[in-house]
Amino acid sequence: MIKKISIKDVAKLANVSPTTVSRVINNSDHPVSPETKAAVEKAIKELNFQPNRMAQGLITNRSGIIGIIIHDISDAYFAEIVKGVQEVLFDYDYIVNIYNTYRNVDKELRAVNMLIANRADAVVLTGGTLLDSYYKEKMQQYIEELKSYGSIVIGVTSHPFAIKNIKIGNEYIVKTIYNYLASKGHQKIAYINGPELLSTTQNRFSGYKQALLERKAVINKNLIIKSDFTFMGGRKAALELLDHLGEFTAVIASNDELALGLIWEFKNQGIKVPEDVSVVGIGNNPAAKYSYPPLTTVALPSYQLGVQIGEYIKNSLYSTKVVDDEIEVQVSLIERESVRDLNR
Amino acid sequence: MIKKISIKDVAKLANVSPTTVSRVINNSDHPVSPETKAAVEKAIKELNFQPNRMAQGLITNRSGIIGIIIHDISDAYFAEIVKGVQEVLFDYDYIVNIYNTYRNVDKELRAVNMLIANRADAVVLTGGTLLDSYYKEKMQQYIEELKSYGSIVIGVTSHPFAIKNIKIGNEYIVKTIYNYLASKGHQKIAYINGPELLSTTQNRFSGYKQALLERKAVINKNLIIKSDFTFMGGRKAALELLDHLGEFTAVIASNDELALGLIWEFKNQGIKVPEDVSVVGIGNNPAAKYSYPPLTTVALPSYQLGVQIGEYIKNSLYSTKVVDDEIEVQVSLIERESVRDLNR
DNA sequence: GAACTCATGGAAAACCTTTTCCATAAAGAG
DNA sequence: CTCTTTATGGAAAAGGTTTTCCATGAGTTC
Repeated sequence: MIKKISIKDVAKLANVSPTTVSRVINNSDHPVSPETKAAVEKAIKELNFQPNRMAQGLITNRSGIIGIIIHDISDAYFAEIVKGVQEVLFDYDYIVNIYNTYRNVDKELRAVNMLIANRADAVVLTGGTLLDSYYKEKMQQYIEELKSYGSIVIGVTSHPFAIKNIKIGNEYIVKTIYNYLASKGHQKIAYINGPELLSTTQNRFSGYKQALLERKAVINKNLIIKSDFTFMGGRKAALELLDHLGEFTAVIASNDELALGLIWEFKNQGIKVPEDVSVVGIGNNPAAKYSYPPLTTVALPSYQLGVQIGEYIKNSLYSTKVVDDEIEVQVSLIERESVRDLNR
Repeated sequence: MIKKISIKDVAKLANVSPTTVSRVINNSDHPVSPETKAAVEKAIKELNFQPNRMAQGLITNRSGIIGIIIHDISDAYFAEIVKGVQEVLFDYDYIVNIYNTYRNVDKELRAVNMLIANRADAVVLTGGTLLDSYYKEKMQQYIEELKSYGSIVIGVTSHPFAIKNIKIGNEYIVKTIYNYLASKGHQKIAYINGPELLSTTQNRFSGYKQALLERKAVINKNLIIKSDFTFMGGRKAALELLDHLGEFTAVIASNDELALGLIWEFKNQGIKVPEDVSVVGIGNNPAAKYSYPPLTTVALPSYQLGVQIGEYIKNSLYSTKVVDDEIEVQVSLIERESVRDLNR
């Protein structure tokens, strides 16, 4: 019932050996006469033969599988990375498979484990490290495992274990925003933090603190809200901020969902953005431009990042040339209408 | 340099045969004494052994790979489907890999081809058929191929070739919207169409026409705008509609991006939503609730759909029980604030 | 105590490729 | 004319599993 056409069938039909068939499939260096080649190709077409990747992989030690671990594919940031990676690698016959882990330690670990079993050629870890200590240790071990099988491992935002690390300057982003707001005359700036156990959160927050330090501003603890990167989190944060209305003129949300929630709830409470309070997010979420007012935010060039990761993988796996270990990624502030210029 | 631990190494360490190791790995029916089992497990742990999936697949005829072909992972509708599928199948050690084809014929075909080479256990075709005739013929052939290798093929919105078809009642959705608007007193309703070569587009539009027919309304060609499922497309459509302002009180956009663009541009032109014109979308895009006003739309239960697809695949592949061939998916209208009630 | 059955384990073939090594014949070199 | 290359092709091993079939010994049954 199940069709099984193998290289042998092709060989038989073309009246050659499997070896020869393999040679034409792989465009081998070993010479094959034009006639035999044509015969083989004809047979392949006739039988609709597709070499079995598993058998190939078994012997070449290449699975053709690229794993990419993300928190949530619904998040445009991750979706764009995946697209970039996939776009590039598609042309080289790699299949990219994704794991939504929702920042869950067990899922993350299990995903890597599956990737080991599948002998993935490369795995990309996005979304920042989870700072759980059990996770860290275990992940460390798995990644060693992965590497020892010959996989290349890439960490997107400073995964400490990865072979290659791509840094999006999270501190830099927040400092940029802070300075931008300062240039618009804002002195007192609130900050909405992300989920605690995430390196991204820590790095962004550290950028906020650095900015305060550089401008010799005083820290007002009332203006630092713990939250969780969600729209609802943003709404709650807005409510918390309500008690301290006079104490700030602007707020930096550590991602766009948060910022969108903030704007929503402020509007809901009769507080006007940007007239009463300015809001800036991070991420350039697609929804950011549909909001009212359109959200000023920082674009993480995630698609481009994905493409670069893809290129890096391709080069490492496909060619022998030494690949540049630096990936530069440009971050840009997108001015829309959620910030008021206090200088005017 | 590259680590290669095989079942043989485990066997040697545990002082048993590879056969026995295989038996404990796979929890075989063939009895293994508790002591040997323990010994094997100890050896596995000690060597950090992970059975090679490719070797396994070669012999079991199962790759453990699920392919899912989508137009664009950045589109929340697809992202949610993928999540659902992945969520379910993750627990059964399947890896799901995605292909963004951007509705491109060649990419779509190439993707299926790669899935054949990888001997995918199942492939899911989302996003509606492309109505290109070359595509149709070629795809037909590929799918036959796929099936003949034992893959199961699932089409989400009436892919004519798939083994199983899951229909989201696209006609029904639009009729529901139409009737909803009618119940709010709207008589003249414009319609923004999607990209032409897509079955989804055709089905939704057919729903619009049916609704008109049922209500014995006259078709006003000025109110039917060709567009393309994008935000910019929605903006352009709004502009086109500007010339016929008196002729309609509401507009149905065939997806949310379109609706969001519509609202944006109407606002831009000083036309108030919903005071001057009501807008309804389809899809419940995450951005829909951040818009101003929040968009009334129809939720396609895409995550749930994904879960069901996942379940179906799991059941077909994993168990022997016959699986129900009907998948019911519930569609619901989400009332927000973009529709005005003319009865009051 | 003979004949079965059952629990446990191993040997070897099979899955489908690629790769290494060898074979043959024709062509070129001297 | 012999020796060496070169072009072309095949045989067989290897890769890491699972599976089929067989072997052994102990326990049961009469």
